[in-house]
Amino acid sequence: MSLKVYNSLSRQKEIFTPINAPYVGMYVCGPTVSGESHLGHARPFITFDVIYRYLMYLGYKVRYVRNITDAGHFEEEGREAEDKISKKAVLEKLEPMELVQKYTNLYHWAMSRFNNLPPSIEPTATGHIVEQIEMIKKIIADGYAYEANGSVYFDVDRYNTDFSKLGKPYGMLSGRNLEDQLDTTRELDNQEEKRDKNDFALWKSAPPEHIMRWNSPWGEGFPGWHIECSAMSSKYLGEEFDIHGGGMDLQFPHHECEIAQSTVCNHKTPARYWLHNNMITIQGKKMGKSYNNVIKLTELFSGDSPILEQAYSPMTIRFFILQSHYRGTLDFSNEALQASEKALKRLWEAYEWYSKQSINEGSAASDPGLNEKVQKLVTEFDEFMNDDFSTAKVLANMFELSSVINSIKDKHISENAMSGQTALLLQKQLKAYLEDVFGLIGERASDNGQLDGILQLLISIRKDAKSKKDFMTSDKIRNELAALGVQLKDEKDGGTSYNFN
RNA sequence: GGUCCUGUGGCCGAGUGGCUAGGCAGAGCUCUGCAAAAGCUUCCACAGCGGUUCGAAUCCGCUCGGGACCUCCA
Repeated sequence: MSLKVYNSLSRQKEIFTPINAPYVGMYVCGPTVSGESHLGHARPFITFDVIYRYLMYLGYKVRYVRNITDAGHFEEEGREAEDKISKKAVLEKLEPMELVQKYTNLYHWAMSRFNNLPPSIEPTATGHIVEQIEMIKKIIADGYAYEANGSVYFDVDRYNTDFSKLGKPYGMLSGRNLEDQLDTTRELDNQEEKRDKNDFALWKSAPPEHIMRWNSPWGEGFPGWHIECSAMSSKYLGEEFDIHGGGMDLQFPHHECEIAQSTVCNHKTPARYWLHNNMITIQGKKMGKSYNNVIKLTELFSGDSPILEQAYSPMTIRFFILQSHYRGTLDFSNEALQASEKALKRLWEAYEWYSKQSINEGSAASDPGLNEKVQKLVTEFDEFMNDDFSTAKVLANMFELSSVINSIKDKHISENAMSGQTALLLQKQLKAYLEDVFGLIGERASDNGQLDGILQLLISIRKDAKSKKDFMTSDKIRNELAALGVQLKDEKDGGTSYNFN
């Protein structure tokens, strides 16, 4: 069974066929590092990380390119005013690259806490000014852009007229007609320079106060937002590559503009499959700066926000996101995240216990019915993922499997119920999926021999007390450890295990 | 105004016309010195009204509600 992905371009699920198997090129729009990432940003990066991981699980050799937008308007809130006052003091001035560095570091930190694999290439817009200028020159030469007062604009109308004839009208990705666009009287910079309201900037002339600026054939300025992705994707993935991903809110105009720019330059639609993740909402509304309802990742991890009842770990958030399908909206609430936290814990404990069991490979199944059920549940992992990455369904199967595992642990089900082969398959696939594909990791305190020794000592003291029916002492140990966040559990086999909360 | 998406039980969420989603929460039972955890059982559902069909949460229409994009936006 082959992988099917929902292609925004065709609005349907299509069989995924790489241009150059086993190689796959994937480009995902990264962050603008002018501020802190919030929960909404986590979704695409986790979603496409899982897609990246799954493609590798399928055996593809993937080049994953995710950019960092570090050019454009760079101002930090609250710092702009000071800047104007202390223009002469270099160190007190707003230094854009300082902001870029700060938020890039923070972003990388968050990505690693989520256990997202680093992309193969993470190019920056400022590192590719030359490529962007070359591309703009080419678009002008072909007659699809014009200069006005040191800025360059893309001629959308001309593009649309010419390329509609080739079946590639402007708006083909987001499914809209130019005529239908809302006729706005919006306050945008230098709007009057444009020949048409739909035209977008390829290069912007920098006003004197704009600090980020580069030389260009059209004077000092900075690149428009859309051109960087076209320049960097074609540089690293070629004129035509396999997958282009990003948030749904980027579909228009960002991706539409990318298509137009690249099509003019390379005469090809840049990507074959366009994948878009949906938004994270909060009380039904999109989480976004303009709605004033964002929860920053640092707040989420620390619990330091009036919206949050507690802190949520990176893995809880990752799991929360995997429990829904990436193309649907996902509603944030404390209740929902708390549910995810508990669910993940239950699943992970079953997984960890089972992964330590030694299995007799040659043993036969004493309960063929159960054996078959387990096999089906495990085999379906691939089927569900092949159906446009249905992570939620895989997790549902895993919960059914963890019930089976827990029953084996509690000896309600014989350990020989399934065959050795099935048991090994289960072990293998749980690991492959939970760790390699879903990218989940155990969050318990790192292995610490001293700590473990101390806890084992307490456990043995408690055991002695229990055997003397000194429940005062045994309960004291258990309760006070619980207050410290260490939970003791008396297991069926007479031993005691511990867990960090 | 245009283009779309969406409405599933207390909450979050899968659902390809016929077969249990799953998780969390609630109730009961088992296990336990007591817990915790786990297991078993159980309660609660497809916005409303029509239509198509032997059969619809799933297709069509209407009504009502929610949301996204058209502007920087993951």
